[in-house]
Amino acid sequence: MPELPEVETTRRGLAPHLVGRRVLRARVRRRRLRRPVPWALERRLPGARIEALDRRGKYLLARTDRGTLILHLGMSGSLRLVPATARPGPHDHLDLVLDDGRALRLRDPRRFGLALWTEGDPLVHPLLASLGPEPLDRRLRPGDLCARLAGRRAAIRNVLLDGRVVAGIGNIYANEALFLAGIHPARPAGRLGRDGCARLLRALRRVLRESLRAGGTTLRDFVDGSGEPGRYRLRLRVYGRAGRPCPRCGTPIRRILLGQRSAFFCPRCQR
DNA sequence: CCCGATTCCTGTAGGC
DNA sequence: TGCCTACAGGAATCGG
Repeated sequence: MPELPEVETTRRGLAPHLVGRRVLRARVRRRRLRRPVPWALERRLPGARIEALDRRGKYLLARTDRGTLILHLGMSGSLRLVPATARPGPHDHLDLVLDDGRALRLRDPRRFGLALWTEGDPLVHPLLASLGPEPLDRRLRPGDLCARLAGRRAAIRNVLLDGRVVAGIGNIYANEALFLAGIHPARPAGRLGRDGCARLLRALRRVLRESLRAGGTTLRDFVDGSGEPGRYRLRLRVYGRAGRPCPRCGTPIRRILLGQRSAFFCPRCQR
């Protein structure tokens, strides 16, 4: 699933190839993604020069001299550079044909992804404006995380999935970080204590960095800009491992449902 | 504001 | 072998 490490892996792989390129044409094959792909995107992108590829949470921002293309990979999306003549598959919904004979291609079988266009500051776009801090930002202090969790009674695993609290965390890294921090996924978010917040922030940063180093996690669909899957799946400690031994103490990993979504944890190591 | 349930979508796994 | 169902999940939205 494209969470922060997968989106950042995509960004790092693509940026050197995209920045400085001009878009010759935008081809939308399927308009109905999570939201309709706006017509302005096809009208305004041709002729635009890509100046930067940024990331905010799980969003990619292709900044051009005319406006910004906002992309989100949903749960099955991937972005690749392909020869402009390469035949598209059934789930290749969007191509940006570039001036170097290649095309940036968005593939998204489940169509939870997004391609939007804005000519203002993308960071104030309604989808991005309320995003919480970047977990890898050094300016984020344990006390800041604590303050954001204060008073919240929902399960910490659920609260970590809320991008307004911290940006970019999905189910895989929420579970992995809680394991490393020794925190039970159902613990009320506001009851972690200062020490718990600090351990959680440290654990989040550790799993995100580990995954980044491995090129992200591929469960099924994710590939980076050159088509390579991520290698972090092999290193997952609890996610998707119900019944298998805890890597620390050997107790079988448990799976529970927390708000209709699986949570994985070690009943002995996580309290 | 906070929280939980629901919704979108399709490929895959598992049961029979 | 083939059909059917359950499940996976990001995040907006809605109702309480």
